[in-house]
Amino acid sequence: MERSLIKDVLAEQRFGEPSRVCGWVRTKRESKGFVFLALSDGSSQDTLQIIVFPEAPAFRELHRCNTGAAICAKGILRESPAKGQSIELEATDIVVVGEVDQATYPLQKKGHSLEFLREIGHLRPRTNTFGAVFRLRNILAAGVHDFFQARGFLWVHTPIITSSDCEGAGDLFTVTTLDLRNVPKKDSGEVDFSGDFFGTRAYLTVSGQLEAEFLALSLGRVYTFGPTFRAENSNTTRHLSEFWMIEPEMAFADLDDDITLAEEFFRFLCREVLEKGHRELSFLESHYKKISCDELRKLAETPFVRMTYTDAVRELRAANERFEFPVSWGSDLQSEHERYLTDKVVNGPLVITDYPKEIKAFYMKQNPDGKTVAAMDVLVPKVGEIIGGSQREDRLDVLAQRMSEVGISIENLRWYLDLRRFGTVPHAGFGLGFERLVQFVTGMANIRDVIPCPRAPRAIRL
RNA sequence: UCCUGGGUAGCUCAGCCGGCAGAGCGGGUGGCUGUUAACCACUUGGUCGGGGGUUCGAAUCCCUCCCCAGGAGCCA
Repeated sequence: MERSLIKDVLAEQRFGEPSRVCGWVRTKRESKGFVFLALSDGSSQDTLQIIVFPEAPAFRELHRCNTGAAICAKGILRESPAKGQSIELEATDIVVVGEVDQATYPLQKKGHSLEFLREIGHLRPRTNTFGAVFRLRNILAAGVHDFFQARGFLWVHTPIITSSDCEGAGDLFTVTTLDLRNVPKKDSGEVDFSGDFFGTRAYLTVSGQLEAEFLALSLGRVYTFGPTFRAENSNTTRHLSEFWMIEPEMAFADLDDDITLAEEFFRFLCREVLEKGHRELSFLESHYKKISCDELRKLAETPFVRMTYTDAVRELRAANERFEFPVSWGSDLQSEHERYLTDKVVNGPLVITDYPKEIKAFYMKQNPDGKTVAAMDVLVPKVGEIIGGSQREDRLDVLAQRMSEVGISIENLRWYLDLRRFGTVPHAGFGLGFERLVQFVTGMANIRDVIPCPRAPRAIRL
């Protein structure tokens, strides 16, 4: 008999029909006259209840059907007479596929702390919580593609290994095949990469934006969705060394178009997750109380509040609030400032625009005032910055001038300047940290709990 | 990297102004005619993070290293 997914069995409610399901036992509850199993196969948040009576051949296998065991159960679907579920499988036959030694199996029926589950990353997807998180992550990932594909954006694949080290001054991972026991050095004492695999120093990418720009300036509308890497020694609940980023880039677009895109994108994903991940959201809401479906529904409907950096500074200086760090025009907003604005002033997502050029990247378009750039950050309550974007500087002379001001080699980025030399066009885009989005939607407090194998300083166990 | 709090049974934690290593949960065994992270009874379980020091005696006090969590910086 063909195997059914528990998701379908629960949805279709085919009482009286035969069925065969396979999965892992969550709990076993034994009485004298019958035994209940709760079975999960990962296809849904809900388990399927299996009942076994002593007369059934399956009964003889029950001593091996402990928490965590992999089994296939065959029987007839019945209407459940008790509260808690409407359908259950009355099993006639059970095949134990993989047994579990109860004494050493780390997952028990009772809940575990997220910290403990982080130590057993290969088993934590079997829990309610991580099953919910990873199913929601999938809904969001699929939603990203649905959103952009429906709007004529091309998914482009920018490189993971790159020679470009100039996007911000962030720390990069070096990729090398040099013999680490005998590293060649120049006379100056610096490492000589000329004999390395690529003949020059190579890195793991920190962003696909620069490459996405040349693709947008030929294909029109593109987006990247792939892994990026930061070697920063950040130990926080919001940072990973390896994370997935989404970076759309649009030709013939300005900052306003960029913000509109970001807003529609974010709200679309809220709707997707409400529609397709309702059971998962409800579970997380009831167990962690960090996110609510009502909240997401509201977000899916209300427009973002827009505020210039200058206005934000004015708002913060007028605030009747003691900040640890002073607020002054020209310095970047601190976490506490952002949190005050999102949680107390607007109580929802906020877009801050037109930052001072000194605190933003060299490629952002300078505004007519000569002091600010056409940049935008989307801040959401609890998580903070989730999207950072800008209109790009499309004037050759202004861009070249800015690059020399901040000390970026024009020689290495000749190709990037070519885009302004040959058929330049106003264009804009943004970057969204996928894990922060998953974090926001699931309400998980630590970003390490929304990716299967989190990478962070001194953390690469699994 | 900095600040703060932690590390004791498989898990969650109590014990910490020095004096016999504890509880709940889990695991095991038995019971129970519709259970829902079932329930009841009995039972099992320890390198007190590692190393060093003080002391008659250290889970407890001191030094040091490692690890974990939260906050900060950096950012997405």
